[in-house]
Amino acid sequence: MDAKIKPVRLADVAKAAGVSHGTASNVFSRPEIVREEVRERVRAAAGKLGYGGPDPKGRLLRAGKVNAIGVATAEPLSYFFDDPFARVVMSGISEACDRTGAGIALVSAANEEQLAWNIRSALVDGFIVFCLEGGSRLVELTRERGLPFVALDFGFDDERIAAIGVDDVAGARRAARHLAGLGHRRFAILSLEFDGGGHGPASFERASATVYAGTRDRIAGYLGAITEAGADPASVPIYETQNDKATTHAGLEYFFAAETPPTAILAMSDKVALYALDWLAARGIPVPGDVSVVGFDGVPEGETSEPPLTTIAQPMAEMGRRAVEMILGFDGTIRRETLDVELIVRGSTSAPRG
Amino acid sequence: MDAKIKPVRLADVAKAAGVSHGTASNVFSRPEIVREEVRERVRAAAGKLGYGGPDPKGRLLRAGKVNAIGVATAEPLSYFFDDPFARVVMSGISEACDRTGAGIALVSAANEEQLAWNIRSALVDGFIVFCLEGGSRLVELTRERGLPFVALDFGFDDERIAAIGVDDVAGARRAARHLAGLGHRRFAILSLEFDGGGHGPASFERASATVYAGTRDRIAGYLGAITEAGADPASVPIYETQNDKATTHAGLEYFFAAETPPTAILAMSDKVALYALDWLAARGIPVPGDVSVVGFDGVPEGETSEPPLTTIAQPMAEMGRRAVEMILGFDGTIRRETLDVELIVRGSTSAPRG
DNA sequence: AGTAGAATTTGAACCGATCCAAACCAGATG
DNA sequence: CATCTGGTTTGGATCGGTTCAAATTCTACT
Repeated sequence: MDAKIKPVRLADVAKAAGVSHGTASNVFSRPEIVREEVRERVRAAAGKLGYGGPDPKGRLLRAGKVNAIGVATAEPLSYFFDDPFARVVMSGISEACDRTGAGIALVSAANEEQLAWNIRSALVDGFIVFCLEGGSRLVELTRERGLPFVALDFGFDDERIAAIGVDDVAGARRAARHLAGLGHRRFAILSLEFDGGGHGPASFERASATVYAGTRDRIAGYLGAITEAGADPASVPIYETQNDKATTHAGLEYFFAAETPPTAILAMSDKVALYALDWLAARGIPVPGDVSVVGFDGVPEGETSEPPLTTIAQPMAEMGRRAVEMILGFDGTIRRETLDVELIVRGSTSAPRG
Repeated sequence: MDAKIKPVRLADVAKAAGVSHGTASNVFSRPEIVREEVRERVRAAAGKLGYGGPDPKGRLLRAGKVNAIGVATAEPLSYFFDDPFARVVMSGISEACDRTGAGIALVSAANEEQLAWNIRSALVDGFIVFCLEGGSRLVELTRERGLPFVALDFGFDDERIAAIGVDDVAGARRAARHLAGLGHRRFAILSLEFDGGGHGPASFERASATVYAGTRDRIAGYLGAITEAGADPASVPIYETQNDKATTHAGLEYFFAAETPPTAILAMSDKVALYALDWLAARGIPVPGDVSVVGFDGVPEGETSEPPLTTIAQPMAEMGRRAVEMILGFDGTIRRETLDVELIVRGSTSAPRG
């Protein structure tokens, strides 16, 4: 009963049963074409040798298809289970995979080198890439692999990259218009990263020169609507966060240290918006009484926050579903799908005081 | 630029570069042993042909190791992202995988047949099996595969199956003792499934004859402590739920239709406990004023529920981590690890009124 | 120049299956 | 008895790489 090496191959079973490996193979993959007597003999031999069926490693090479799609990110693997946005998208991906019988392979790594190796050696038929922030390297690696792949969220303008996302400009504009419509004129923007790694207050010029397309477009949308409303876009404070608690709180410290703090906060993700809500609550600043907050994404946590978060909802699950369909039904043409966002008004926004 | 067939193999590159495939292979896997001039030549040829590096499908066969661990469940794939218990365990698994550079392959399927196929053809080095309810078939399939595997949660008594779980008897006992210690004497149990597919009120005898080891042990623990406290275990109403909202609510309807409804509810999962909290709130029954509720698992949602949930916390992330270590460090011996649970007292329990 | 020793390169074997054309075999038909 | 037919079985080719012993080419030194 000790741990032995036990390389039982199909060929061993065939020999033991006294048939050719071709026949042995058929017993497992197309049993109906093998004469019953022989079939049983082979099965018996397999049983005796402890053969657990054809090793997929072998089949794979011949079949070509792995029947699994890879989902890649530059974040740690736990991102898929911890991040609310990722989770909802993954739900959509799961659903589509379940429907088609495909498996999901999660690909990530602690460091850049490992990531490269993992992407290169992942056994998948295609990739869905979460290229939220700083995904350029990731997209590069994935494309090198030569398999069909789709980027979620338009991190890039590159038309040669298939992608599924939303119209960030329109979404952001809708958020800002909602606030402007309520009467707000003093805005502040909690931005996502401009180009990777940075954080801190940003000038109007710096913000306008953002590299990441998603961030850039949202800023453009916000400022566009603000201009429409007659406010001066150049006077809107912008703070670059890293989509985490620390930098979000730092951003709020920055905003509220000003003489005339904002009455309306435009957060580029619900995560940031929720951290903002925490900070405001801790400071005793009433929301939406003194300050209105609107997020971006539409994660479930926004429904139950205190107050519930007004936000621009992306069809996250739908994005996941479409991505899978795009990979599985890849026909050689790269497409970029833009889905609609929706303004969901909840309790975190109202007319400004006075 | 149209979609062409493009099977560029290493051999093609080798030929184009005028070297043997052995050398071509080395250029990619051990570049340092190839003379620079040759290396560049091969790389150039690869570039020209659009070769994206060695196909892992080929390497795999020789290498043997896939460098990924499979996580299997009989639920739909979205279970991994939606279920709070699963998510925390997956976080632990992710962490351990990140540390060792392994990938994660999620395996599941809509129907039994697909599941069997998927388990049999998953490209993994080992399996972690979520065999919560009705996992016997799943465990059977997995074992047939002949790879190392670990069951999470002792769904079975079978000593030949490696498993990681908690002492359900002790955990349940601790929950019931906590309530008894507060003075409760009228208990009710919201149970998980007894043997698969069933739900509804259950007699003492039926409940004691539960097939699923986890459920059985928790019932034993609850009733043991209840007996200790001097209450009659045979008079404790037990309702078998399917760990979902509908059956949980049905169970509560059942309990509260009785002349003397319980003052203490023992829920076998936090999920059920949280559904119970919802139901009680909707009925205007104060918790913990009129009724105390204690859950089992320790999911994050229990911290923020209204009221926060008293529960028996399992070290979920730790279970995930250990499972990965067990697979990766498999030495041929099967082990069953029992981890400690912890009673976390929060706001959903207090002394009974009067 | 001659040669041992190091550095490279080659080519065949192998990994574990599936696939398929050809061979085989038994019974039916002419 | 030869031929045809349909169901089975066989064995070689193939999938796309890695590996390693042997062959070849370089280097350095006497």
